[in-house]
Amino acid sequence: MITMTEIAKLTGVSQPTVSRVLNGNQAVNPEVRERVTACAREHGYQPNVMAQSLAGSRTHLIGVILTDISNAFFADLVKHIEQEAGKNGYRLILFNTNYHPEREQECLEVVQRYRVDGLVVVPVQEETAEWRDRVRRLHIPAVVITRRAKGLDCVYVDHREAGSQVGRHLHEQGCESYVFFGNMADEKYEGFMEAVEKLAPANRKHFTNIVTKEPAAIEKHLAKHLEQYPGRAGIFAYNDRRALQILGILQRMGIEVPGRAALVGFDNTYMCEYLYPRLSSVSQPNEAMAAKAVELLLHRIEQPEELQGEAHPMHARLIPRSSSVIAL
Amino acid sequence: MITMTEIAKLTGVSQPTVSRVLNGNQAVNPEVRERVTACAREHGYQPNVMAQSLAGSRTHLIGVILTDISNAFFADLVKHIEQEAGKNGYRLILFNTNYHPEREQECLEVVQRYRVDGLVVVPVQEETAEWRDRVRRLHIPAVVITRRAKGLDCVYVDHREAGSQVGRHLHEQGCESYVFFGNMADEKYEGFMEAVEKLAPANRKHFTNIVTKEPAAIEKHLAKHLEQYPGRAGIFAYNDRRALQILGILQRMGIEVPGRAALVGFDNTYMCEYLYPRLSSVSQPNEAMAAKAVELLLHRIEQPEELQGEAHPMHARLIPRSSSVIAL
DNA sequence: TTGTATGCGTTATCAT
DNA sequence: ATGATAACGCATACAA
Repeated sequence: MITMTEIAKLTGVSQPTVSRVLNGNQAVNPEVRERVTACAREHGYQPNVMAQSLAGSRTHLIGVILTDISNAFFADLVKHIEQEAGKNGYRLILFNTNYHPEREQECLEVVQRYRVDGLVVVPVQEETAEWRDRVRRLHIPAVVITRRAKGLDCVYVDHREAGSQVGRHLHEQGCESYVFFGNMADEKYEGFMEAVEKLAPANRKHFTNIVTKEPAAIEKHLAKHLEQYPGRAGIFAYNDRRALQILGILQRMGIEVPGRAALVGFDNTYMCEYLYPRLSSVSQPNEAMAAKAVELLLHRIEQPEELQGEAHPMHARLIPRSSSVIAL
Repeated sequence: MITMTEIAKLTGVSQPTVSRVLNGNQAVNPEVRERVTACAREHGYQPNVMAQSLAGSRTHLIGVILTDISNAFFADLVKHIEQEAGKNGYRLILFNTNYHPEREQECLEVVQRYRVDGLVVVPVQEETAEWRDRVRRLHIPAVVITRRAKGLDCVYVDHREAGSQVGRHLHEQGCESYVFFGNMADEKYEGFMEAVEKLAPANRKHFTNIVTKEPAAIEKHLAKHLEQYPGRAGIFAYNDRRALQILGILQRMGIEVPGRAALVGFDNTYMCEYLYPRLSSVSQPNEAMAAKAVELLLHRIEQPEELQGEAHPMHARLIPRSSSVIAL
């Protein structure tokens, strides 16, 4: 790969002059510019970013640290981040932690070594103060995406509000008992229950939480719940993947959806449209989140005032489909 | 971020000595080693990869150029590539072409600028000789993954053979007519038809190819096919995503699966297990492909003899499930 | 064992 | 308008 110095020799000028030409800088003699440009093009010159970074101090790299890139939701997020970053001349160096804190720690070191200009992270560890400090001590502009992290810039959807949308929806659809699949610490759950309790205080106790991912166990819990509560059941799963599994189990059990049980997923994956019945789901604004995250990051990169990070909650939107709406 | 030179000053030795210590090189005075190591740790020293690359000439970056990272299959592939590369100290710089040849071209330039040590590509353009030359002219070790590209190293699954597995399977399951969803240029199709024609020459004509992704059109074509051929129909879709869509349509049409129509997808996505009926699908050896690709790449990086690239076909495996097997 | 000197490919600051 | 020169952070060959 040809360098500026070599071009300089070939064209009989100095290397800085080549630099000026190639960067469109300053006023340079038109005929020199012509010669140099021609030579560069002829030899397919490409600047060495490593050298540029050393001299300049901007790598134009954004470190992206994810928990699981094989998760469709994150993969989609990355796609949009790559696009937004690319528009501004930034590239992604990608890491997958696989939910391992040690891996995450390693990644944090590696991005330092590459002197990335910024960082987009989906953290493994749920916001320990220690983790936040560690990130802050990197002195690299960073934005946490998909999760809250006080003191740091973060972009996420308001899960509580999303959960309450689902609660209201299922209540409106005449559900008299409720099932939540997922972790009770999840804000989705809180919003969900709040809404239900507010709208139907009488049904407050008609609730089952299922954590396991094991089909047989799920079936057992569901059977018990449905036996206990004869009215229509409203089921809310923390993501589409699990919702799909549940749908399969319900069908195998011969439970009518949405008649006997109404089902709502989360993430609004492409498959929602393809399933039968079509799966109601909560749509997260992936593209907007990615754009916001990159925007915040670039802003911090341009203006490195060490301000406190801000929270940037975004709104999710329930897409009702036939898995929860009888009319459809 | 502290540098070697600064550590040198702080510890009263020369920068090269610091370098030696930090790289575990040579024999260095134990007490000097101690002092330097301590100082480095205390200040959280991290080497500057940009500088290392400039001096050394290895960036430890692998450029990964994909057509669509939001595709679950590719996302999974990336996950494994990242893992394999990481084991060997290589990092990924990720690009998404979105199937745009111009974007791909840009990416090829950008990876040059970053002086990546190697390249893993899922090309947009189907193997024009021009494209192959362009890649070869980069003089960067490259491996094409998921597609064939003669003259270049490539890792892919033998789609023809995979298709024929599906053909045999559906024939064994008593299918008397066949539908292929996808492009007829696809080798999956060729293998599929070959197998069917060989096993049941009489049914050779009982075949429909459907290209459209539009639900209404799909339904129309399927209805026509099923009306025309009363025997059991064997349906093969080029990926699980489409298979899922088809399953939904069949269910809406009231077609019994696998009784009236047997369905087989491709990619063996997680959802296969979750659907009802469970979806038969062809499993591609993602992890093995990723490992092989990285292995080839690292080999080429270590031993830069400019040999002809080789094809590395791998075997897919049909996973029969209840969408195509009555017994299950 | 350790220090000096040099170079990697740029950018940037000087002169000229 | 252009050429010296230094500097970025590190590795490496050589000298001591």
